[in-house]
Amino acid sequence: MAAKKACNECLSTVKPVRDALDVINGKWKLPIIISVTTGNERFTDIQESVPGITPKVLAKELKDLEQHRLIKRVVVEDYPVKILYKPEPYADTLSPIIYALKDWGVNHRKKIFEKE
Amino acid sequence: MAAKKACNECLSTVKPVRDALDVINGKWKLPIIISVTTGNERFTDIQESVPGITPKVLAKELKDLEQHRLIKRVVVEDYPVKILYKPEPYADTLSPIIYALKDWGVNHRKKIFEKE
DNA sequence: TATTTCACTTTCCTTTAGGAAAGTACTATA
DNA sequence: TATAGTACTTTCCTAAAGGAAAGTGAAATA
Repeated sequence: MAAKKACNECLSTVKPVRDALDVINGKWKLPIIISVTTGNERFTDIQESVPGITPKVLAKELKDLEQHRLIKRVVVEDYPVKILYKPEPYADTLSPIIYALKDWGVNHRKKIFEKE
Repeated sequence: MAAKKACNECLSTVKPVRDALDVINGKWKLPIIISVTTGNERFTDIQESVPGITPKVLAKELKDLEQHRLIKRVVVEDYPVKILYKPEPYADTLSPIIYALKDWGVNHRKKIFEKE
């Protein structure tokens, strides 16, 4: 029954991890959230702050993040109209994930450069 | 200069997060690592513990994880030959990420079911 | 009047991920 | 001898991700 015990223990972690990955999966979602939560509000600013992203991809990812209630698109009725992207409070709940990934990434890069 | 300040602050997080994502990106890598670190060692056991994975995908992901020194493939010269997958010590460094994702996933599921 | 900025969209294309189903080579067991 | 298990591989396919380049429409600025 060792296998079954491992299997249950494993599933209780695998399932929620997959739920999380379904939301933040991909190359761009977390970088965009980081950009927006550090104060970038305008489309062009976000685009410039996330190296390599194209406007097509950014537009699509912003829509996804809006649907998941992680950011909101705010239309400011000035002349000219301004569009701002703001983090929703729910985006803050991602910070443990972001910082865990950041720390690991910093260390990983060190490890790679040491070895080679 | 507010934009530039935000941009630098943002980049110092975005870059390492992307380094981390380059390693653990995708639907399957973390679930497989979870399975192996909770004690599943055999190909078939891992396959059964990760719902929905096909042997083709598992074989490919195991190779990737071996290359990144997160698991190792051990050939036991019995009759018949056994193949075991074991976590490398480096896999343990992923646990803050895994637990952050797990916690968030658990909460996210709660949130979804409350609302709907 | 011409150019620039903003926030995208559109088109076209390549790459990667992923899945279904069957097959394989070996060994063990009934 | 027949069946089952192990650890995959192979083939064929679809869908999603991603990228390059150009375009758009409105308004602001030179």
